[in-house]
Amino acid sequence: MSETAKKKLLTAIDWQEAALNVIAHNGVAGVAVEPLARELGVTKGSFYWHFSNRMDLVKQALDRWRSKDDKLVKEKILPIKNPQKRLLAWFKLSAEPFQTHLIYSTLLADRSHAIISKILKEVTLERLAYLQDSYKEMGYGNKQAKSQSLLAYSVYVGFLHMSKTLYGSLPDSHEAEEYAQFVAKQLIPHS
Amino acid sequence: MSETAKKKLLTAIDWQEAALNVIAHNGVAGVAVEPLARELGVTKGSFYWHFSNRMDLVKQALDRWRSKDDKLVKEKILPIKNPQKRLLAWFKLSAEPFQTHLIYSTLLADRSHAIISKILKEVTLERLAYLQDSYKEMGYGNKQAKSQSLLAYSVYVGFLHMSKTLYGSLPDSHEAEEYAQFVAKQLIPHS
DNA sequence: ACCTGAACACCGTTCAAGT
DNA sequence: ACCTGAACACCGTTCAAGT
Repeated sequence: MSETAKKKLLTAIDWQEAALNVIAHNGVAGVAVEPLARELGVTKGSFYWHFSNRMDLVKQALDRWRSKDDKLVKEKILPIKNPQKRLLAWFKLSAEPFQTHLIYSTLLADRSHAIISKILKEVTLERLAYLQDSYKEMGYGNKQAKSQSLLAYSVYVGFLHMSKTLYGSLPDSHEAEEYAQFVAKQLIPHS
Repeated sequence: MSETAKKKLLTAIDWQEAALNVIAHNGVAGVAVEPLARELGVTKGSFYWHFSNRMDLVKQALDRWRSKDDKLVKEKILPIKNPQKRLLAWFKLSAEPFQTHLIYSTLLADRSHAIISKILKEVTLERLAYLQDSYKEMGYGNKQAKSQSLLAYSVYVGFLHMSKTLYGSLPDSHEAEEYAQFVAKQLIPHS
């Protein structure tokens, strides 16, 4: 009994969109067949006419998200001729609070419970604090040290995420050393 | 019936360590009371003598992880006097394949199923490709364009992650604009 | 073509009872 | 002090039967 008609039968897309809303706000872990069925006004048995199982729905929903996201970039970013301007436009777009970023963002961290969010926040703040201190000691002002430490920590987070995402594991010690040297050149003056 | 004694009673720490192992390899979503109890050779009823519920175990396990991680930084990083060297040491440490980074890494993305990992990987590769193209068009060589695009994408991932972690939401359009300008100055030459 | 309703498995949680 | 065993709730999945 939601906003749309109450007699209409459901399509796979109706389930996908409902799932995307849940994912955007509560992550993939929040997608549950029985509650979704209740919300859509059907029994959970009918779910299995449209999908073979729960992860099948998640997959189709995320595929839908992906093609929408691709379309956005293809229309708004890639047509920009000048590469500097194109990159800048991408950073701007990526910072906008669109649903597509909300969804990606829930894939980027386990926030399945407030306890986890709390720990993530506390750990992040602690680490930012000592990074910021280091930049201050190098002569940066308060505000600049804060921006720099956020940037440095972003690189760290992105590095961990991409190691696992692209290679399935963290790099070995040798690669770690090379990586650290590269990053240092970009983010630590006179090093 | 695992490696240690089979007659010994369990402590909360035994459960926490078992949970940390699961988290390091399968994420928080993988922590399940009944399978853990089986692994430790007790019934799930006994779990509730040590913990009030499943999330209580997760919390205690992550608290334990946190204090171990703190100790590592306090002993190995903070004593370094020179701030440039201290930052470099931090980047090196953070790239090493220690359990502490494995755990943090599982908190940094939802990989509760291979389907999700696959999508994360594909999306990441696509996006890296067009970032890399932009840097190439600006005159970077193949290898350098790749490093730069990885760095830029890391910043993006870190930005999304930290917006949610620190503020609970993505920034509004005005802040997004300011952020993009700051990042551009760092990551896009002549912009 | 799409949905219901009943069934079963598995995990989270409770609790009285055991040692 | 720590554990067992039985019970119940809730969600995932199956399937015969309905419209």
